[in-house]
Amino acid sequence: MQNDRTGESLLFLTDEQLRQGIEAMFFAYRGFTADPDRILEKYNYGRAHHRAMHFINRVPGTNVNNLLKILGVTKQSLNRVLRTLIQDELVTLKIGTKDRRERHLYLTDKGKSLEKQLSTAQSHRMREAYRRVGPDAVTGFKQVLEAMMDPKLQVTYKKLRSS
Amino acid sequence: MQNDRTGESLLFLTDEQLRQGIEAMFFAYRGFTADPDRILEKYNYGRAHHRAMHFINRVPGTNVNNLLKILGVTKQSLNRVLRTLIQDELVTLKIGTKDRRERHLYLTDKGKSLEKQLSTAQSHRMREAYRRVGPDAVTGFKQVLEAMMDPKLQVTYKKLRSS
DNA sequence: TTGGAATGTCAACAAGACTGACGTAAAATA
DNA sequence: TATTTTACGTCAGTCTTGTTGACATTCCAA
Repeated sequence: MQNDRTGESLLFLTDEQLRQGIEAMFFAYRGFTADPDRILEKYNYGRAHHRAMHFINRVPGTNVNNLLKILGVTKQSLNRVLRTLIQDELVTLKIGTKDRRERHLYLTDKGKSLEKQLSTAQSHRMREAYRRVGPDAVTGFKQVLEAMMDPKLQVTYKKLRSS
Repeated sequence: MQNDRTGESLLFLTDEQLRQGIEAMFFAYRGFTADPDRILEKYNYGRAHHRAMHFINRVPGTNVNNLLKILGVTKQSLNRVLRTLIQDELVTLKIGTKDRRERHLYLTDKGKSLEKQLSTAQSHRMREAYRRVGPDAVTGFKQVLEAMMDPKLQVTYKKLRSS
């Protein structure tokens, strides 16, 4: 019987450890969204708007299909959000030159400004957390998160990293 | 000008690093909820039911107010969920003996069984992630998450740990 | 005995997700 | 050239989960 495969304790794999991880994810995600949520409320937007803006900013000129894959929602759901963002002049569409069926999405200056506000707020909390725990903990944090992703999303995540 | 406070690089605090952390949280949370969601769908329950069952299981006999604090929703919202769980005989109420206004919540055997199913599915993914990255990464993972929580939730989280 | 706390419940509403169906334009292909 | 597929938009309807506000009940404690 081998309880200790490589000489290291496997105590970190107990049910209690796993339950703690689950609860940590739950409570931390609340903190993670709290600051942007407060800003979004002032403008009558929601998390869905934030997510769309984040990734349009991250991948300027993305088409709708690609954004759908990243966000993991239906086109009807995304369309509702995009419609308001375009109406409010935070996002612009450009029809593709190569394939004119495609709509390429960009943030306007106004959109960039709000996105900056949101990401600053969200980053601030994460920066503080990072600073408190140090670089090694941050490395571990990202490794676990990456390992928890669905394989397809892991690919998406890595593509974003290297772009 | 001091870019290197304690001799360690502060490269882990760049905007790019923070953005990666934000996206990792977003994608990982999808994976985190994916497995339970699939099970819940079969029973026509949602994430709200899962969360309630998780913490009732975790703190058997909790009263409604305490559960509200943990979950961070309104009593009306929680009540809707509790009503269906009680109707379906997954949860039982016991009126407090000391303070008879209070309702103490417990999972029934049926409730425990479903909760077990859900937590097993969710733990399985986390266990795999933990196993792949090793104990040091797991420590870092939890440290960052804990540092990202709102102070009050951090207290709640710690209380659950030590109970 | 009265005030306030804990709880439940009704109603109305909104965000944000979903499915299904349909339409249009453009590209790809047979 | 004709047909099919792709990309996108939109209308309609539904569901879950959250919200506020109002009101009733029970009952502890001052």
